[in-house]
Amino acid sequence: MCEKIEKNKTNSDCRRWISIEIDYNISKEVLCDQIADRIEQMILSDKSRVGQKLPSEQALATGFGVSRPVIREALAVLRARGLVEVQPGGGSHIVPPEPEHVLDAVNRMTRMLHISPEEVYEVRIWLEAQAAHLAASNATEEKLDELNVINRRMEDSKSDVRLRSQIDLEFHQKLAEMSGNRLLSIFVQSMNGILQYMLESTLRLPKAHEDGVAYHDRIIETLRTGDKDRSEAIVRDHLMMSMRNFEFREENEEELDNETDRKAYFLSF
Amino acid sequence: MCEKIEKNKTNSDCRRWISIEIDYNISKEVLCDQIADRIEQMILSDKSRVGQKLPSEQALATGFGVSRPVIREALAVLRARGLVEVQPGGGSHIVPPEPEHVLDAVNRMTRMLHISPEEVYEVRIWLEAQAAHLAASNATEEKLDELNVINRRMEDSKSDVRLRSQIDLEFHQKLAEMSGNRLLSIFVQSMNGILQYMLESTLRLPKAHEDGVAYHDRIIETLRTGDKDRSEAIVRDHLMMSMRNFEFREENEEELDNETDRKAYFLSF
DNA sequence: AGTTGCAAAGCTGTAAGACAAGTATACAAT
DNA sequence: ATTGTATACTTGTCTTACAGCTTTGCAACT
Repeated sequence: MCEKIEKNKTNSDCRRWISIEIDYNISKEVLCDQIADRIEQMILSDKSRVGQKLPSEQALATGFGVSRPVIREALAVLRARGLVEVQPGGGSHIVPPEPEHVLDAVNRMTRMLHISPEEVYEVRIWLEAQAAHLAASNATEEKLDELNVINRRMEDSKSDVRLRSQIDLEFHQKLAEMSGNRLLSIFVQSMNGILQYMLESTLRLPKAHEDGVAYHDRIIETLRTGDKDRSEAIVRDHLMMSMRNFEFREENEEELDNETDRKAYFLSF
Repeated sequence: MCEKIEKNKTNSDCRRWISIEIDYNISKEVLCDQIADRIEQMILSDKSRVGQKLPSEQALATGFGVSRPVIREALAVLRARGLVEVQPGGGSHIVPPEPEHVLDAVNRMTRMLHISPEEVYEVRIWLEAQAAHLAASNATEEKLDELNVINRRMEDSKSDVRLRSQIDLEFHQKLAEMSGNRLLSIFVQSMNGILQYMLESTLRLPKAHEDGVAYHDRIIETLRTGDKDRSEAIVRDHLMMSMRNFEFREENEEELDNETDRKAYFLSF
């Protein structure tokens, strides 16, 4: 049984009469992951631009010296990472980065760890408060007008609940972008997306809507003064109040995936 | 040329004499993505637990009514999403969520968008300030002792620069965990990971080390008092000073990927 | 000349078969 | 009860094949 040695570990006790340290790290990963990593490095190292076309699967296969299925798996990985897009018959192209992929990764994490909406809201509040703090510095009249336009649209959309909350998100997203920090903006977008998913069926109270519009106006007003701390504080207040308007339910996704289960009944795991 | 219609878009101008809205969304995705999504839903819907084994590729293929390569691509996608792990000859298993996958997604985003270390640092500062604010509330003596132990280890590691900054990260990570917010903790971890990558070759000044240890002591002390605002403020100060100790270089990854390029010279894209 | 139409080539999506290497399991021998 | 082995199973990879889609190029036509 000494033949079977745990890879990436030193075989200390077994076969001590021959003390050869063998480096088993050669090609530890499967081929498709190695190739995916190589292509990713190439894409991320700024040597290849968005929109550029990759060689065909056959060309990649012969180039890397592997079979086409391996290349296809590598492309599937790269697609999952949001780096390339494959169109049937047309080839693979490098695509611009989509914040949605960060959202997806965080969303998976929150669902696997059973992170509560409160926890997500907590992070959101701080992120948007920071965004407001930064936005107070570089808020132009033009940007403030855009915020105002969004809020007026929200004011007018009393009837459609779905549209209303969508415009609400739009307002907060615009505010995040005004921070000038793209990473922060992506995080805010992710938090909002996850919360939207979590609180899908939990609707706001009607009164919360009017409060929201009023709060937004006060936010715009405060941003216009350029007072960072007050801008931060008022956004924090707004979101904390908004959070309280949700009645968080614990039994979240009980009956959501029934259809999926029925389709895949054969999966006995 | 009106035959070519952008999918998922309204073909308004072209062919206006026939105004038919066709839903091209029928089976828009390729099979492997559909299957990957179905399995992911099953994993995320809390019906299957970590460690559980998936059916063999052959069983999945016959179950879904597709060929084995399709299943393999679906598994490659799920592996890329960090949901399953495949061991040769052993089958596929559901794995616990790793924060590293969020880090990877954010890292890709920052590199594609050329987000600067300053921007990342800006977000980090706020996130850790929030963590300190929250940690001040639920800081137990035990946790504070753990922080102290880490800081003493950092104090003793003056010689090894790499070890020192690693312990530094450990301190901040522990602090983030003390916030009680797992999502926040993951974000802090991601920010630190990305910065570690970005500032890999940029070493701190020697004086920064002593300042760091002293600051950490003050952080522990302030947390012990339970004063949220002061804890938040001091962490913010600490990190802002820490940020200034880095001399951000713009020509980041110029000569890093030369080897990769040479290996893949045949890629003419 | 410019445009239209068509055919061929190229590419991706999917299927099926095959084999090597590794793992798990059952069974036999000690 | 433990150990060793043989068998079945599973994954990694390769090969071949074909259907459907896209691009390209050429030819015919206005």
